[in-house]
Amino acid sequence: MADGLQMGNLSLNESQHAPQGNAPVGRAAYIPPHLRQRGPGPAPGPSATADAAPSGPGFGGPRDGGGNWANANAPNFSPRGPANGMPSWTPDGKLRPFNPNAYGNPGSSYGGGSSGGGSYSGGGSSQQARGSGDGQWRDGKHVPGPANARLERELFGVPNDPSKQQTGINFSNYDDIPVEASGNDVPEPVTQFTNPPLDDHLIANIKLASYIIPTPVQKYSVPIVMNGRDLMACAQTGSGKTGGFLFPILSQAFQNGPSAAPAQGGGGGQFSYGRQRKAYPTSLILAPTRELVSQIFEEARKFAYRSWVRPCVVYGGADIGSQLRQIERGCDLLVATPGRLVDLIERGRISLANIKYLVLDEADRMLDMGFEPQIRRIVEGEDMPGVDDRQTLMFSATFPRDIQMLARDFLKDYIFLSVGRVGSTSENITQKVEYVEDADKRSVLLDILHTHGSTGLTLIFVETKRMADSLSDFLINQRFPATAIHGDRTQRERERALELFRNGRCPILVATAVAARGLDIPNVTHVINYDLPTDIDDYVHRIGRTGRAGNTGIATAFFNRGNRGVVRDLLELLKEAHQEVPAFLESIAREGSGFSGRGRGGGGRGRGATATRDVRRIPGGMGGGFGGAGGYGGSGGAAPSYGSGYGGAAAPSYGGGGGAGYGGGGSYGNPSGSSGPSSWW
DNA sequence: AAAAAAT
Repeated sequence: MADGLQMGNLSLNESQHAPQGNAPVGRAAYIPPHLRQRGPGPAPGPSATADAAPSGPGFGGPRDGGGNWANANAPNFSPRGPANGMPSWTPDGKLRPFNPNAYGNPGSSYGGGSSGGGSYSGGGSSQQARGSGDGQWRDGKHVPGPANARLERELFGVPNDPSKQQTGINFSNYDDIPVEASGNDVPEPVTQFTNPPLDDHLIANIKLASYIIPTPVQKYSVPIVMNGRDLMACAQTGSGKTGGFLFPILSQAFQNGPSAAPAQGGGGGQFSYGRQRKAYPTSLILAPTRELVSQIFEEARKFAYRSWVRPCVVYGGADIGSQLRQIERGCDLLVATPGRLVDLIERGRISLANIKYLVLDEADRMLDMGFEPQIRRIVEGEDMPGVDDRQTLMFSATFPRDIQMLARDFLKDYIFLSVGRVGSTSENITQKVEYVEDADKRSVLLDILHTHGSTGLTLIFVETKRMADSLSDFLINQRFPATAIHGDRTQRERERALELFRNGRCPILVATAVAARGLDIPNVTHVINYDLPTDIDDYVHRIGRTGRAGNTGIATAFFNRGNRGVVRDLLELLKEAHQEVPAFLESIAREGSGFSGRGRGGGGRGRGATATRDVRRIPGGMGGGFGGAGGYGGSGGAAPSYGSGYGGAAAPSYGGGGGAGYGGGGSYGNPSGSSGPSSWW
């Protein structure tokens, strides 16, 4: 049994010296978790300097030299930074109204924890409130920090506050989601958040977050991780996978305490307080985008509330200085985008030598975005413990070839979990598909907008930035209160557009894919896919902007022959969700055309459509090699344009090698592949 | 085609 990888009962090294002596006055010193309960003596913590955090709006202002933690975790996404007193654009794409207590100001969770009514005064009591973990590990026991009503409200919201409610997850919909686990000795799924196996403190935090029942991913992942196993999970965003890895990891961390001093960290091998200021996180979570790492971090803050575990987040585009200071003050669980993490490693500020848990979230997206070199460097090229000395969890919506290779390299004897799609089964959303030629789209849209009236917000998705502009201009000319959001608009414009949309002054928002994911806007009653996406998963994400948190919504799609690439997936989805299926869809699907758009094979399921197989079971292959680039179907332009192995069920096994593996079951209808779907869009 | 990612 691979069991030795939990945060083992590593005995604390009581002889560790407290950092105080070496800490330069007024500078942050890294304080290892097991020493954090100590009084800071000369106050190495932020309390030494943090201070004078202004009581008014000030987080966007110039940084004072001290330990004011303003902004540490709430980086400005606007290049210029929000003006004081203005709402700000948060990393996860939300518009956060200005709230003087939200960020680094005193008393907030990020606050250096000293002045201004914060309950953490400097001096003797060494409490430092950051992240959310302000508990301690003392004498081999977890000593949770004091309750903090304000922080609780910030993290969990006020009870019955709809804006914080269950983040749009309708739990009743989870019951139908199929989960399939395979591998050696799959542990029995749990059915509840109970002790055992989960830690009481974690359960308390889960309760605070109003999570009642584990989602299907969590039911499986909790025992899998807690049994020390590696995991490869195919699950979509929104399936509860963040909890799926955070719960077991934090639970074990709470029970087992921090690791001993870093095994062989750089430099002296031990903490070099004050001088080296290097952090040795025990858990590392990698995710592709800022918005994702921020979301994960926010979840981590919730579940680490009052615990000894300090969550941190780092990503590009934000001030690195504040991230450095944040890390210095304790970093047990690090959520990061790959590029920034590599940067910090290069700067010698983070060591991975102590990693016990490695999570790769949205692995397929990370590869799509070209992160493979950084990821490999982080996992294989630095001081990260080897595959046998850590526990590794990979999450990916799909399981194409390159992900299989990562799994082979990063995981050991893993359990493969395949989780059905959430959302497609949501009956809160009524999905309509209308046949509309491109030339008719505008007038049909006007019809809809006229009849649909002014109730709620309407989100219109288009495929290009230009279209977003022209369509919103058109609507405005037609006297509709519309605005647009896309990647060519400045952050400020995007922020503005979103604000106008949210507050209902512009209840019509024309958007590109920028708004498809990660945006949580209440009261969207209608999503119109003016242009259908080519990827059915994008469709699912888009319509998921409505019908959230138990509300109902309508999703209308304009379909014409230009969209036949998604017709099969769309058809399948509609049926799956028990929606009305218009006849033209069936017939266009039957028209077939040798090229189905996704090269899915007979019984196979396409990319995002649930069952991605545990390829280890698929026999065959010429053993060994991956076939290299040439083995990729060898089909000229075709393969690259697909990214990777959409083979669905035909997913080539590791050894599949050559071209046969790749399109094997795919219905390219064009085995030569030379022409491929190059004119796909 | 759009989006995102270290500087």
